[in-house]
Amino acid sequence: MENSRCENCIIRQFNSLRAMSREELKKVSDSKTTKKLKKGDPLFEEGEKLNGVFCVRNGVSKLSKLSANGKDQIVKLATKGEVIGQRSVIAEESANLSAIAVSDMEVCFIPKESINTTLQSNPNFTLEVLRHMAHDLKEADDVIVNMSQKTVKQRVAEAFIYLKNNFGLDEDGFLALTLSREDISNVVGTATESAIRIISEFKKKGLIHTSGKKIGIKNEKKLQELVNGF
Amino acid sequence: MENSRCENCIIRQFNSLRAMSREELKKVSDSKTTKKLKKGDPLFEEGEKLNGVFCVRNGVSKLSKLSANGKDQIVKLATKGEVIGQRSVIAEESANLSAIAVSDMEVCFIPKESINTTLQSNPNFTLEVLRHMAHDLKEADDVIVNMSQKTVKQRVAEAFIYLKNNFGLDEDGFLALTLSREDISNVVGTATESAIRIISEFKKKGLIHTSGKKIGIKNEKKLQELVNGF
DNA sequence: TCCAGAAGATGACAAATATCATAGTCAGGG
DNA sequence: CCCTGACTATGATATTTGTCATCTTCTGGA
Repeated sequence: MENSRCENCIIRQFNSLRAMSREELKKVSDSKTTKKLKKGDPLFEEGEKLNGVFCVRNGVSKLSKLSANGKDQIVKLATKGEVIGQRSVIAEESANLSAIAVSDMEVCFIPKESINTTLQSNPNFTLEVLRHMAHDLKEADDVIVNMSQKTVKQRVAEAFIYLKNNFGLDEDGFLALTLSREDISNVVGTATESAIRIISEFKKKGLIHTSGKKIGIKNEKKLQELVNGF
Repeated sequence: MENSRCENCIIRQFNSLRAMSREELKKVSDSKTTKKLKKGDPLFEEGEKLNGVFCVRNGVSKLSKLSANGKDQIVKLATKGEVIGQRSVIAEESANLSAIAVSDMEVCFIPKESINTTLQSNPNFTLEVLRHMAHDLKEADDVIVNMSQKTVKQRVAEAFIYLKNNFGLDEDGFLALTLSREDISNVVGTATESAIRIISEFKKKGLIHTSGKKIGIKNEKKLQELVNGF
């Protein structure tokens, strides 16, 4: 399968692996394993020690953390081209988040040895990973501010816009990534009933429309105004 | 002033600068400038382009972001030994946070050139910075979960424990870092009045005691139980 | 030392959000 | 094809949190 060689993998263009040399890439390719996951399957669970990272070829995974009250908080949705588990491997800590597939996925598992040796010898690669993490950190800061300063309604509206911008639309114009109402509430950080109620309200106001679990944005402008506080 | 040479600075032991070589450190030392700030002085403001990073020798700075509704959200408190502004310099973006002194401070300003050249040539340094950022990212994830899943009361209680663990106590047993009620509410992500009310409640329940702005923890165990949800 | 403005405190009330209950709807396996 | 369990939806209600108003208490200069 020539297509399964990292050297030829297009996904690589989107993540830090592009800073690897030809030889480094060859090593990674030789040591990696490919894995298929079904919706709902875990890549790893919170607290688990990771022996490597996952490079997403297809599908989407939610990264979430269980809170004391038994609810999951989704911290990030990772999709094609993203590398999952970097943070834990780099910090040499067990995973602080669980990763679960929210759609069928295809991922490559890269053993940490390949990563670590490259980190120690290729400053370009390390710098590239660092830049990615700097970006993630900024996003995390933004999420903190949103969580504490925006209303649930604003956060739901923002989530829909985020889903559109990051995962796009399907052929019928619905958000391509379909999340359960519970997952939506876990992204937004609210009770499932509250999220459902707000979805109903948005429907009534003509901001969105739905078909089963699928959600379509009808009036993005108004949705965005809502996010900004009218 | 031999004491102002980075090579001899003890602070360095606590941050990524320890991974620099003797020569790199010399360059940093030659290009750095020392700055004294009074409580309330800004190191930089959100949106500003940073020409370097700040290494904290003394005092504490709050890193905060202004939200749409006009409230600041404090994302992090940085103290002795921490480096501020790394993220922006590395990502080559303008600052996403404002940094303001919450106590009198002494900081060293290190121009970004010294940082960038070392990042490109010394993998150990880059890796060290990366590890720090991985740690910050984990902390940010935890904050997100706390913000969305814990009550204001729990977050206030947690803030006091955090302040004790990270900044210690003064000679009288009060929290060594004294924040205004407004700053406390901005850390916790709530209205100032709500924070004040909860402080009053904690006082009545004998969990804490106060003297002016100073806060002393009386019953850490109960405070911790409260954080964990009884 | 005194005064003005800021910060702290508290009540009354409004708004946002969670919780509990219940019913309808959907999707997949026998 | 139908049944069952999970998901969605909505009402009623309780709880939490924010807002506005008012008062008090500090605190740092003139």
